[in-house]
This record gives sequence, C-alpha cells and structure tokens, in this order.
Amino acid sequence: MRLLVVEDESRLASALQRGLQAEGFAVDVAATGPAGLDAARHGGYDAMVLDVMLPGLSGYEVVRRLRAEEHWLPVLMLSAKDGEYDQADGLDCGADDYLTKPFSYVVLLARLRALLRRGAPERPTVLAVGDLRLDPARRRVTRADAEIALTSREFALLDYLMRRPGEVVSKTELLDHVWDASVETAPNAVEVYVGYLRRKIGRERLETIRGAGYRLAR
Amino acid sequence: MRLLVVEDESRLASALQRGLQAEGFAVDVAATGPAGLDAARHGGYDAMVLDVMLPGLSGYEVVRRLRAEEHWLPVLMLSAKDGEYDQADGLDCGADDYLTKPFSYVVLLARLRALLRRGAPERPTVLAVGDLRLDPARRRVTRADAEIALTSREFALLDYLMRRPGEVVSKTELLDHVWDASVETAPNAVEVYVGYLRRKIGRERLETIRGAGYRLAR
DNA sequence: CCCGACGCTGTGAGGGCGCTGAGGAAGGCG
DNA sequence: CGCCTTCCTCAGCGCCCTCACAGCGTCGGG
Repeated sequence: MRLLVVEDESRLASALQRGLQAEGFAVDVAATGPAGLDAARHGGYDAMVLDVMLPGLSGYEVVRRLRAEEHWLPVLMLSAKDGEYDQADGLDCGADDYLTKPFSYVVLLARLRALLRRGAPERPTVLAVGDLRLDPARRRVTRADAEIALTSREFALLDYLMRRPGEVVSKTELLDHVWDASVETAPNAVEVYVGYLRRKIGRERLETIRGAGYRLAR
Repeated sequence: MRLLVVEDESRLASALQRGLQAEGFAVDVAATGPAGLDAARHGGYDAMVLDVMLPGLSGYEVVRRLRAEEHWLPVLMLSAKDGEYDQADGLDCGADDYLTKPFSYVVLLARLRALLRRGAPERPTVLAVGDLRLDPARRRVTRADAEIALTSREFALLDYLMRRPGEVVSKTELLDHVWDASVETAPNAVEVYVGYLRRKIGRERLETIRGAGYRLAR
C-alpha cells in the first residue's frame, strides 16, 4: 500500500513516515499544499494523510481540487482545529475522515486501515461482443459507438444472448429466461423479436441455426 | 437514502430518527443487537449508525458478523468509550467510522455524508451533472447558477438520481431508498414526483426507460 | 424438382405502463 | 381555527410495446 503524507511540520512528518513504514506501508512525504496536490494527482497512491494548515494551499483546498479533477483517493485529514464546524467543513470538502491533533497513533492507523479497506469504487461491468457493447446498469447499447434504442424486451433478449456469445441458444431456452415463465408465449414471439433485433444490430450478427436456435456471432 | 439506526436508549434513538428524517433520510430504528443485525442483512440500507452497547449482541459483534457474511454497507459506530483502543477495535471489526458520545450532531451529519459519498461509485462533495449542481451539505440545488426550490422529497429523489448519473434506476429501487420502507407507498408516487422534478430541472434531463425505470442524462 | 417443415415479417388489436390534474389527509404557522 | 405547504392516492387518458395471426419465403430431404 502506498501512502502520501502531506505535512509541513518536519518532525511530525518524519515520525509519521517512520511509523507507517514500520507498518509496511510505502510512504512519501510532501511538505506544501501544491507539492501534495501534485503528488496526489500523479503518484498512484492508495490513500493520503493531509494536514489542513499547509503553506501554499490549505488542506481543504487540496481535497477540493482533487475531487474537482475526479481523483477519488481516500483522504484522511489532520487538523489542530477541533471545532465541530471545522470538522464538518473538512469532510464536506471531500475528505473521508478527519482527525484532530494531538491524535492517537493507534487511532490513526485504525482509521487508515478502515479507509483502505473501502478502497476505490468498483468498475461497472459492460458486455462487449465485436463492436457491440451493452451496459446493464445504464441500459445502454452501442454499435461502433453509435447508440441503439431498444425496447425492454429487445434489451432483455440481447442481454441474454450477449452473455453466451458464439453459443447456440434454443427458442425454448429464450422463452424460459427472457420471457415470463408463468405466461404461455408462442415460440413465434422469439422469431419476431429476433427480427427486431436484427434490424437494429445488423442482420449478419445473429445467425439462425435451423431446428436448433440462434447464435450471436462473436 | 435509507439509514438504519441501532440504539437501545429510546430517547436518543428517536431524537436521531427525527433529526435525520428532517434531513431527508428514510430512517428505521432497531433497539437490540440481533434486531439490528437482522435489519441490516435484509433491509437494503445505504448506511447504518450503530451503538456499541446493545442488548443481545454488542455493536462490535454486529459489524463483525455483517462483514463475515459479506455485507459491506457503511457503518458509523457510536460509543461512550473514548479510549484509543476501543476506537481502534471498533474500526478493526469493520466499522467505517467511530464517534464517541456525547457527539456533535453537526459532525455526525458530516461524517454520515462522507460515508454515503464513499459508498457511491463517484464521490464528489457537490454533485454535478450537466449544469445541475446539488450540495448535500447546504441542501441547495442550482441549474445554470439559478437556484431551484425543492421540497424535501423532491430533493431526496434528485440526490439519489444524481449519485448514479446515466444509470437506470428502477421505481422499486427508488421506493426502497428515497421513500420510507416502513410505509407502503404506491409506485405511482414515484411517477408523480418525477413529474414534479421534470418541471423544475427540465423535462429532457430525466428520461423514462419504459419497463425499467428512469435515467438522469449526464 | 417437389413438398413439407421451419422461420420471417407486415398488420393490427389489446393492454400494460407511465403521465397528469384533482383533491384529500396531515402538519406547521399565525 | 383557517391558511398554506407537502405528500400521496386516485382515476382517466394516451401511447407504445407486445404478441397473435396469417401469408410468404427458404431450406433441406427425398
């Protein structure tokens, strides 16, 4: 785990550095606001310990800019101010945690661990087959970066097919999984919807295997 | 946003509930460890405020079990114990934050906001989508720098949608997270409020995905 | 080449889904 | 007590999706 400590008071900075290194972290130190901001932007750290009172740029301003640039690394803010509004302000600027000096080293460590545990947000999954892309969360389908409008049934059908590219999927399987199993639906409905899909995603993409089902070309 | 408060002291519990509801959260309360654990497991909450001293199961034990079962909802722990090791223990059991009683309500709110931000895939302090900006701390919404007056329900709805810009959010998900789960609400209420929001933030901003939900255009 | 089975598609009906205006219930405030 | 605000239900309406149907095309076997 790589940590960035931004602290101008050199004794505290090196004490932190040594202590955290002893815990097995790789620790870099920056002594000013601008230097810290720069390091945080380009350094690929897993978390940051950030003092509020800094030369050049305040800690508040550093987080605010980081967040504005869409850098989401966890930030633990350190400050001598223990007023409730100081704390609230720091958190509302985008810090993830706030500790007042003097602080307990044990607590700092525990809070850092909690922050690192949360880590970075997970990436959304996107299904991709050829130049087709389907994003289940956004319910969005593109073909060569051009958006395709699908109805809800069409979307469900394509979703199912894209999860088994290159496989033959039978009409009854589609009826079971894409359609409501409790409602009796004629197999012809599948043919109809395959037709709709072909018009939208390209005719050649969806082969008919006569007597067996359909296959989405990989 | 749905919150779970687990606190056995009924005066504090209801004070918290009222205060947080006034902020636009949907709040459920549990009074014992087992009840809290159960609610957290099945409730689909966005975060949890958890007292340590509880009948039945301690707060420590509640988080520990939740994490063991791979439930990752953000937990803010409340305790009367302010020893550094108590705090470290709470965090190391899996809590994300730790506040000692008596606590400042302002700080609790700011820490809760930080926690909710961290849980979401993107984590700005002021949510911005297109020319819309929403400041959770100040409870203000502007569109192209013009302030928009929203009722508390409208605000909560927009807040939830702006945390997932571009994603499709279903009506039932909205009912679960924006409305109070303990009250049975008709899905039509969502449609009504979407209508209100559209009049205020612009019709085209909030698409209907028929059969799936709504999507806030990025 | 013929024939039957299977698959495709244009048409149109029905119904589900979502939108809206009206209004009642509940709470805050003077 | 009455006014205002907010929340939410209800009922009506309109539209788009869904799917059955029927006629035609296509494929493959004999």
